[in-house]
Amino acid sequence: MSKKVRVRFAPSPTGGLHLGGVRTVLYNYLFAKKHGGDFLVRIEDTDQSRYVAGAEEYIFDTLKWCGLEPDESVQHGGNYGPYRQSERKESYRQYAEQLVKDGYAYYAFDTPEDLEKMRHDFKTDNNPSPQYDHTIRMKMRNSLTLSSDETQKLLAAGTRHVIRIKMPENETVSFTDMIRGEVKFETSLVDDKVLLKADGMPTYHLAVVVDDHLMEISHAFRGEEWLPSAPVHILLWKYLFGLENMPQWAHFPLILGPNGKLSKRDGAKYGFPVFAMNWNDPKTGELTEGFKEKGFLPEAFLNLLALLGWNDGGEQEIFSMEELIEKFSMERVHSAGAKFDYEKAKWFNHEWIKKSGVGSLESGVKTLLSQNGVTVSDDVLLEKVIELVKDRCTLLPDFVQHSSFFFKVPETLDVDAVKPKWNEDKKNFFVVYTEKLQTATEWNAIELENSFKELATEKNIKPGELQLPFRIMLVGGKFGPPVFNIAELLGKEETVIRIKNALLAF
RNA sequence: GGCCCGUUCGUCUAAGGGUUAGGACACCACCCUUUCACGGUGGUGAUACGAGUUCGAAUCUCGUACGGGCUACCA
Repeated sequence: MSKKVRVRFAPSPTGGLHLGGVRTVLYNYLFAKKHGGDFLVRIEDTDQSRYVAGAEEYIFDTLKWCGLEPDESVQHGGNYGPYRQSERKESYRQYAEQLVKDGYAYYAFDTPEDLEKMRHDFKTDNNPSPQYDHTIRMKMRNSLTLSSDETQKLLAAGTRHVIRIKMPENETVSFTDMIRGEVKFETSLVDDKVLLKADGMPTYHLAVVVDDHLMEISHAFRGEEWLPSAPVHILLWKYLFGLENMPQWAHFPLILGPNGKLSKRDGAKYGFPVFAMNWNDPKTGELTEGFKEKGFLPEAFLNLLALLGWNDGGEQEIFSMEELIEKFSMERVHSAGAKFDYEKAKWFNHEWIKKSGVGSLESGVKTLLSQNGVTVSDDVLLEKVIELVKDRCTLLPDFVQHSSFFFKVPETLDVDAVKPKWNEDKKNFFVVYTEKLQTATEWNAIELENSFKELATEKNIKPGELQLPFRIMLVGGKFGPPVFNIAELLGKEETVIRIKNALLAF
């Protein structure tokens, strides 16, 4: 048997991809790349009633933005297709039938109403949600309670039915989770999960086992919410393909919101994104904001996700993708859930913006500026501006505030910030300063500052009291990089014009 | 209710029997800067509780409490 590392991300295309989903992709990807293996994406679309237009496309767009490209998928091809479970429909039934034949599963003819009635009838205070398990399966309509003749007749008549796994009554199923160690379950406490639905589609339980086998998956990673159904999957592996061929499992801790499992509602309520990219629900028309549109760099997004549940044991927090691949190990993934901290997420982004080269920021900033009505005609200037202001930008849109005025005359001047302390002396200072500027031969921040301070001393005014007015003149408000740097990049002509115009307004 | 997983500063975490329990985010103070940041220095702040094992426990065991997940012909 091939020992090649092969891992998969198996999303259900029902909506936007949230934080936890992307982290699952990331850990899969890191593990695969670290071990020279394959990372594939398999679309789990066996529930046709939950089909959402565009969701599959969205998933791949998200992976592309993150730079987590699969080796095999619907879009990338591969030798283990189809990579969409709905297209593999025909392959599942035989396995379910085989299980029935071997006595590990059975046909069940109960209608949805029957099931509802069962849940109602058996509901007690001590058992608020009765399960279809060994204690009640003999009270239902299935091939265990029906004679074989009756069963055959029903099947021949095309009666709607499902196939359920017959959980053993007194077995302990255990497996070793790469993160949690040994996990045990008593089979008598697990219900008879449906394996094959009435429409002929497999449930997740059957599909995940069959496809992991067919696709030769070596390690199966998923979120902790799957842990309770693990015994079903272990048993299916045992019955169908042999425990010795089963992939190694790891269940990732959940990413929690302020109130437990993170939901997109939390994002709306607490003001931070939950999805990787904007998701526009075609059914409700509701738009859910994504990290991308909020102004996160993919490198930062991945970095913060990687650290949410994993660390390399040292004190490093900023990791490039290459470093993550090199240092990642499943053993160092935490077993406890992690509460998402948006403040820290922003810190990661800020660090990445500071760390990023001007070149990698340029097109994004340019787009953002143009979206805000600022046209950049001088790319060289833009590059200088980005270099100058990036340290004060936490999210990409911050660039708009900190750099628009380099390309566009401020629409309004914060006159109120100046007026209270404005006087004729100061006005006179700027009139003279303007004259000096016009004859200046050296145009750079240091020279500008020197002559500014010289003149201030001459006029007996504290330079500090003149800097804020100067800033308002050039920028319009109390923000932006050091004022003399601004003047330098603005150039002589523009600087002089802005001072003169402002003098009229003050 | 049952089952499963978990529990170190507010948050993310380090410390795999012996440390003044370390770092980061956030917060506070000071410095730098008379825009705001960046940066620098310092500070507040945690082993849920109770037993046990041990010379010695945040670390191992058990119990309790608390938190989370699952409990669909959804994934």
